[in-house]
Amino acid sequence: MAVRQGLDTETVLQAAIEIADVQGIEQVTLAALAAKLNVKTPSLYNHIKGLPDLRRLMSQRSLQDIKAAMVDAVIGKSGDEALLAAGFAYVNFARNQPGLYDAMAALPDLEDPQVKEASTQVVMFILRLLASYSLSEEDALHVVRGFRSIVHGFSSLEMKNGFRMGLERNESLRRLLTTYLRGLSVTS
Amino acid sequence: MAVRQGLDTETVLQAAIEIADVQGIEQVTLAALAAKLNVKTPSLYNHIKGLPDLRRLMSQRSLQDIKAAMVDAVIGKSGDEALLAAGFAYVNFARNQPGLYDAMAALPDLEDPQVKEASTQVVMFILRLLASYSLSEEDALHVVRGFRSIVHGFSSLEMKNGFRMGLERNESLRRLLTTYLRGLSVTS
DNA sequence: TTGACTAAACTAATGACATTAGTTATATTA
DNA sequence: TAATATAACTAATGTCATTAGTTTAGTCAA
Repeated sequence: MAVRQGLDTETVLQAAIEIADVQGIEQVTLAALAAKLNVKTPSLYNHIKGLPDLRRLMSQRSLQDIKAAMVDAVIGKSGDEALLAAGFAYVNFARNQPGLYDAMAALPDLEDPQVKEASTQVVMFILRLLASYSLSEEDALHVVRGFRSIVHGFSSLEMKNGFRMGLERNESLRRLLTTYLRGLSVTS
Repeated sequence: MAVRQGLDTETVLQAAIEIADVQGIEQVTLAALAAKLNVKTPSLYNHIKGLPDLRRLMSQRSLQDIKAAMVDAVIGKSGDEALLAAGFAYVNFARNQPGLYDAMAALPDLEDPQVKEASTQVVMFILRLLASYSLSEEDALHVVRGFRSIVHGFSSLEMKNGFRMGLERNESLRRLLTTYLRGLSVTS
């Protein structure tokens, strides 16, 4: 025993994400994580500072991956088409990695500098999608808040079984996003 | 010692809500709750089945209170004005009772019949607000999903310090809701 | 090759917490 | 006033996170 498992922070993080996605975020305990990695719980402290630190790492990774998914989705697209694609990419990320997404959403506060930075990256990405709309800086920031509220709210409700009617979910999302975009295009 | 405290389920629930709103949902432990009520932890089991049961009760109450707040907000209003008022009432509820709101949002699943019923009440309320729009049943259900996504997403992000730019938040919400409603009103 | 060092694993211990079983004591009510 | 129901209790167990201190496996320089 006491065989070196060759762990590092990234491996621990990956295992935590896997537990979160398969069993749910509340099952991400150091005990479960250690068992999965064939190690005793205290050994994890060589790679992470503790459970709060692990959750912080998960939040940060979640934001980075969501941004990457959106960046990929908008390749070759612009305007409404790009925003629609980004919105779907966001929601599909939450669908594919519910535990990791939850880790981001469940973070009590976004005080940590690195998490804050990852969050800022998401905001700046959306701002760039809005560049072609010729909005004032203030207007654009309100729209970013709107867009994020929409995709996060939809993801969150869908994930928690909040949509119980037998209604096509992608159609709901498509309508939500296009309705909002249509509202933006009308010079009230 | 062993003085009767006159506890009942409602009193326990109220105390839990108070802890949640003041200290955060993660501080709602049976230990903290018992201390607040001048009782030992096991005594709580005379009134609630356990921690999961308490959380279920909190979710249910949260949904009921949100609906009540929206019902109150739309008195004497109809159409867009009513939806806007209901949206603000929803978000203001989350602002005033962040812990209770979190209890609802943090519930892993909405399987419980009573929670489900409370959730259905919210959906049916919004459907009634949409009655004057002459939408098909299917269209109306998509709009309900949209509306809920918007207000929940906004509440959730705001609560988690997700909006960090120095931008008026009520203005963001007002624009989000009115933009969506404007999009609805345009016969694409 | 060996010796020293670094770091990754370990054991042991503590403290917070939820939960259950079984007991005591206080109201209520017949 | 006696009997019953029940709200509180104590005691015990098990899970978990965390810290301190120890052992041991790789690494690297002499």
